[in-house]
Amino acid sequence: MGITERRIREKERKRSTMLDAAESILLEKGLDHLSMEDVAGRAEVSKGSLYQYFQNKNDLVLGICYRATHLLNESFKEVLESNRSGLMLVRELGERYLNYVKDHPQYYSSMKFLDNLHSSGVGGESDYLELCTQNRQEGFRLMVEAIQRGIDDGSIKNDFPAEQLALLFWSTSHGVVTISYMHQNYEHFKLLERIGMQENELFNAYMHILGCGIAANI
Amino acid sequence: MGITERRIREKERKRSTMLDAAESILLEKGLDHLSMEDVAGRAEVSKGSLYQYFQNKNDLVLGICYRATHLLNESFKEVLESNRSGLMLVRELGERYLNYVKDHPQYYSSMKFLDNLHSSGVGGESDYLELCTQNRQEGFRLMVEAIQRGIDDGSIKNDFPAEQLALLFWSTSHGVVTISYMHQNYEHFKLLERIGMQENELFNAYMHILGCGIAANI
DNA sequence: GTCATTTATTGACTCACGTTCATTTATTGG
DNA sequence: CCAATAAATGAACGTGAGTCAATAAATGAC
Repeated sequence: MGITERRIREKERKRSTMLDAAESILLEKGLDHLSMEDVAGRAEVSKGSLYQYFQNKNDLVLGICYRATHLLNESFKEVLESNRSGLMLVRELGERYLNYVKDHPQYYSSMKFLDNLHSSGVGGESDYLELCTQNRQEGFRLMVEAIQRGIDDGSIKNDFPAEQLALLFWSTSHGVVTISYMHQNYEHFKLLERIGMQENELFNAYMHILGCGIAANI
Repeated sequence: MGITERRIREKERKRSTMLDAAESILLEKGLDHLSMEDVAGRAEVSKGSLYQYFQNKNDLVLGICYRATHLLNESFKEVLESNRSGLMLVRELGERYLNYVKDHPQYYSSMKFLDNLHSSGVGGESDYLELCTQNRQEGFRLMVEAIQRGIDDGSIKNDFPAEQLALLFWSTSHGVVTISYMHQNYEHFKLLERIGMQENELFNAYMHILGCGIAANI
């Protein structure tokens, strides 16, 4: 049935338009000032129509988050296509993460939203929630793979299982990236300036320290 | 004027009662379900009264955050009273931070709120905002002091200035603590279980890696 | 082409919640 | 006891999420 297929395609296109609108507002105004009425206006549909494509506001934001996590994973996969040492891959992953947040702050804030969702119970139904969670797991899996390769090729020491090192790398890089994000996006965040540190210095220092901790040699 | 003083004292006590109410609701229901009406009810005052003591909802939450940051700093100061090696102090600071988040999740979420505030412009006026920021700077200063002591006593290597190491420690421990917080408070967060890791293992691994990176010897 | 049926769109409406303010109540100093 | 001042109240307002009955468009049978 060609008509049904076309309808599905058009529906998907419209959903995408709505997500585009939401994304641009998220970029401009931030999550706090993202209103459904605003999104509807920019997508040139009525507010009621939004609710035919997204179950609620959370669902809409998680729709952005789905794009966000997918894009980050694609970037990570590119890294893993290289056959440099595992340790270098890990460094490259960190660098990608940092640049990603710099280039797509709206995606990063949608990911922060996902993180904060898991609290307050379910936080409303959303089909995207499961998909986002899956993407995040996939991202973590990619980190594990990089580290496992490092352990196998001898560039990373094997004091800890790859999963545990990955979790450490995940969480610590998350912290560093958060600082970087604040520095970029928050007017009043002056910590880096106050201690006279550049952003890339922070990252390099992080990688240096981390390197000392996990590298097999030196 | 004794009466004026008594009034100020009573006002402060009432403000404290309101903060207690807000805190308990924050603990029970989380930020998303903290409503002014709820707080007023639990503090046994009218909604309007709240606004005589707090400029708005943000201000109220930042009132909690002020308590939160103050308490954390007090805990940090205790650590610095010891005269163990700087490296040990740093480890102790991390441990305190971790336990703090475990013992006072409502305080931690108020601090997350503070972090997210700096975005969206001002986010409404609040007298507490400046105080919270000061407290955070004080907390950072305490970290710097611990590390500086470590550099001075030779337990921490001097590749980087103390401030930069402090920022690294601050941000990475923030990341690790966030994971721990999620593990504790988010029903659906199963990452630690999935890789078969205990919370204290995560912390110990973090400290081990970090130690390798910053310790002067080994 | 016509028309019944299914599908999509709309915006007025409800509801919850933060915030305000005119009114009421309590406190103080004379 | 009485102004005058301070504090407390809850009805009322504004905003924004979510709903739904009414309307419009698309489809396929004839």
